[in-house]
Amino acid sequence: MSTTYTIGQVSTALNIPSSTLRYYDKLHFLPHLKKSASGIRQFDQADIDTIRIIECLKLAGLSIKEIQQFTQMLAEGDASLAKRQQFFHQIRQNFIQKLTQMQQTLAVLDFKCAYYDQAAADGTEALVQKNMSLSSVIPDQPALPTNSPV
Amino acid sequence: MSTTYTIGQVSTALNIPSSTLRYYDKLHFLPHLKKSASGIRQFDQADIDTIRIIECLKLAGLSIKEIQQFTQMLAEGDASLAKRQQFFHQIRQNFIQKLTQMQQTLAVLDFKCAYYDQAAADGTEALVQKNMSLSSVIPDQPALPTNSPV
DNA sequence: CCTTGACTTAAAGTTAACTTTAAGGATTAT
DNA sequence: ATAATCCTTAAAGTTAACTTTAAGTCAAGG
Repeated sequence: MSTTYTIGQVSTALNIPSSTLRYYDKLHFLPHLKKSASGIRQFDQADIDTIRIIECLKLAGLSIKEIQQFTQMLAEGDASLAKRQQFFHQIRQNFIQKLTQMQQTLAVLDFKCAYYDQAAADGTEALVQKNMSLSSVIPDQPALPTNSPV
Repeated sequence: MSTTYTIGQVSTALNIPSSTLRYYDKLHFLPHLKKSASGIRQFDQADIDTIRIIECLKLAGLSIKEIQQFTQMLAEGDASLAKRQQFFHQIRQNFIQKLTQMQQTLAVLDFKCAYYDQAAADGTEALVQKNMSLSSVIPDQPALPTNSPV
């Protein structure tokens, strides 16, 4: 019989509202979660670990439905090991793509910081507009039609 | 008189729905956007550049309201240069924090991939549960009360 | 004994960021 | 010239992920 915790304790410890934990339970995010005779949820360490992985999956950009796919696999036990392996490799691939895109975004922010550092020093945007080009940082936009349409 | 583009051309070129471009206009994201006598929007290169920066700010996690703050500064011209400088430095700081957190998340995903690679090879999760610990990758959880509350 | 506070449920409400609809005017293709 | 395709507006609808509300149970403290 391992130690268990009430929803309030878990809420405080992980800094997640109780309402959210109940919502997760309703979505079957915690397939092993037990309840007392009077209906009180009893979280054990495995449940808490699952919640922490769910937080991680959310940070990785997964939707509720995608997380449900995962927790359903959890409920299937060892039979779903290969599926879970594939699942995480896929998530990781997508996540690395997202990280790469964010590096690009950081480059733009770096550029804009340098741009406004110079503009503020100049007291005007006019000079810097001539001399600093965003296209040095991001790929040029897809071609627009060259005719004036209006 | 520089070349201008219709909303449809911009929509196609930047792969943003026309409805979204109109929505942005309604929110005053494009302070310099002109309209023809008959009310047709005429996007010029500066407007397009602004849209691309807005896309970047969205990727950086800014809300519509925060983007509105920025476009309002744009409308103020050189008078807002110092504000815009601060704005971008702040955005950049927050963004770097987010990137750092994502590196952490990647570490968890790496762990989970290795975990399930081994589990799938073993054919069971039992072994790997004993031998691989997530806490090697993420800081231990904040302490939970040690008494069993139920 | 009765109040306080944590817990329960189902269901309605919230927020952000679009997206669609309805009703109609202007431009382009055949 | 006339149908198709763009454009306009204001307003209502959508979706995700919670969050709040209403109504009620239950155990412990003064």
